[in-house]
This record gives sequence, C-alpha cells and structure tokens, in this order.
Amino acid sequence: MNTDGSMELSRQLRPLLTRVYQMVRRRSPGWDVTAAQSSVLTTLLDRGPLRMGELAAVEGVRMPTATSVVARLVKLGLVERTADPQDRRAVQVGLTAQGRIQIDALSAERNANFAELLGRLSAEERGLLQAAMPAMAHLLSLDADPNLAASENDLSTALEGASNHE
Amino acid sequence: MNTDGSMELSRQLRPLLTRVYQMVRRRSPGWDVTAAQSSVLTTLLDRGPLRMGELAAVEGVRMPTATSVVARLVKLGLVERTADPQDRRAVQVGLTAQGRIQIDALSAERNANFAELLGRLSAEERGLLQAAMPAMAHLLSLDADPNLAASENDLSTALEGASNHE
DNA sequence: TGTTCATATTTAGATATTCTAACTATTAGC
DNA sequence: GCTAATAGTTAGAATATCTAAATATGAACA
Repeated sequence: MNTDGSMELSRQLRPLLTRVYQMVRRRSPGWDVTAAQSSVLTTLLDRGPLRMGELAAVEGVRMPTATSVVARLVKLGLVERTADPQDRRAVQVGLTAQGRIQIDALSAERNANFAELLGRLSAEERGLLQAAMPAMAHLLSLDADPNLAASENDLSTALEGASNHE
Repeated sequence: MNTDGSMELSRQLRPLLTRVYQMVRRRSPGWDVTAAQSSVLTTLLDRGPLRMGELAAVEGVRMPTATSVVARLVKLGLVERTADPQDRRAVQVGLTAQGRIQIDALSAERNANFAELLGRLSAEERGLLQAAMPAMAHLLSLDADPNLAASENDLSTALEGASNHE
C-alpha cells in the first residue's frame, strides 16, 4: 500500500495545517476566557447541545476535565446544564444566550483577521484553497465516530459557512 | 474592500482547518508528555534552537509559561538550555538527542495516521489538497513576524517535507 | 422482583499550565 | 558611569488535566 503518495502528502500537508491553525489563534487570542473554555464554547456553537461524554470526546479530553471546564463556564453564565429526561444519568450541556454572543464575537474576529490575510493572496491562490475545501470536509467525514456524531449540524454543514469552529 | 470574497472564504475555510487539526490531534494523542510539552518539542524540531522569548512568541504564550514548560522538559532530559555568548541575558533552548527521538516518533505516528485518511480520498481530492499547499505556505509567510522568524528552516521548507509541526 | 453488571457523570487529589506583578541580570544610550 | 530598555526568572494564584474511586441510573436476567 501507499503507492498513492498519501504518506508524502501527509508529511507535507499536516505541518502546514498545524502552522496555519496556530497562526490564526496567535493573531486572535481571545479576551477573557481561557483557551479550553473558548474551545468548548465553539464546539457547542458548532454542534449544538452535547452530553458531557460527547463533549469530552470532541474536545479530546477525559470526562472529569469536561466537568471542570463546564462548571466554570456555568459559573460565568456562558453555558447551562440540563438533565436528559430520557436518561437521568446524562447531562446536556448547551450555550446560554450570553455564551452564544461571546463566542460569536470571537469567531467573527478570527474570521475577519484570517480574511485579511486571504485578501493578500492572489485570486488564483484563493481559488485553489476554495477548491480544496470539499476534500477537507471528506476527510472529516471519514473520521466520523458514531459516538461523537454531530446532531443537528452534521459534517456537510461545515461547507455552508453556517458553523463556526475553533 | 472585501469584494474579493475573502471574508466568505475565511468563514468557510477557517472552521474546516480547525476541525482537521483537532481530528489529527485526537487520533494521535501522544504518550507521556503533555500537550504543551509536545507543542514545544515540535516547534524546536521545526525551527531549530530558539531563545526563550522567541519560543514563547511562537507558542503564543507569555514568557513565564515558556520558562515553566522548558524547565519540565529539561528535567525530562528532552531539551537543553545553553547560554548565548553574544548576549548573556539570553538563553538558547534546543532539543536533546533524546528529545529529537521522541518528537520524531510522535510526528511520524501522526503523519501515518493522517496518511491513512488521505489514502481513502480519491486521487483527484488528494491532487486538490496538494495544489492548495503553496497558497497555505504563502499565508504563513504573510504572517511572518521579524521577531519570531525561523532561523535555519525558513517558511519555504514547510513545503519540502523536511519539517514536522504540531 | 431484586441482583448484578454496565453506563454517565462527579468527586478527590495530584501535577501541569497559564497568567500578572515584581525581581534580577545584562545591554545600550548618553 | 547613570539611566532606561531588554531577556529572563521567581512568586503566587487560578485554571486545566489526569487517574482512581464514588454515586446514580439503566439494562439484563434468574
């Protein structure tokens, strides 16, 4: 296997993706919430309310970590916990109105900052980036784990611009 | 301004980049060092030895944070601090042989894992991703800050596959 | 029905990360 | 040599993260 150049592409592309991601975050650090908190807010904005375990899985942390971060966000009034009537062991975590406002603002600032850089590329370069987006969405769908599947906003909506991510 | 579609592209592309980045990290969490530590190791692998302040700038954290993380990595034997003879206030931070081995291993695992996903795309999709890489490299160069410029490995080497990033 | 195992989450305790403010040491300008 | 700027560390506090253990609910079944 691997006569298709995937390994070579991975070695070139993965570092680039990492650096662009880091650059975006460095240029728009965000205000008064920590990195972990803003990541949770963005995940909830993007995927809608999640159970505690789903949130932990998406964030790539253990459940006690999710519990801890959510507890602080609740104290800040940015998210709320509601019991799941179907399964009373479970907890649904969702944004409050104030949480939505705050994370929308950060997301908009990051989009604007990134757009400024994109505007300095040539139209051809922007076209190439645009053309690569469906392949990226396909990559994401390949990773889809039934355990942390998106609910209302499924992966295809990532291309609609309706979702905002950290 | 912004009649070139940069804002719309940003709104679509930035979330995708974020999700691909998070997916890669979630699929290869790394062993015994923390996220902050592996990020520093990868930065040093990619950019070569850095001064403490440069390292903090690249990582997007304050200097005391860099000091703290480096101190732990020194204790683990993965990085070393050397005095700069030119400027005796400054400290150079670089990988030890053992540090290089460890971060090479993690980088290779992430590359292989990502390559497995890429291998499930069509050849056309891989071609589109490949074609978008120069534009990404250009984006990175636009962000170049003289304060945190790469030394031996400049940004163009990101396309050579010689560097490995978190 | 009640016992037992599995699942979802929290609590407890430890280590790591991160910040701001204040401190030390060195360099640069005059 | 003063004085100010620069590079880094130390101190102290809040947050984030982990593993192990506890709690509570759900599911299976004799």
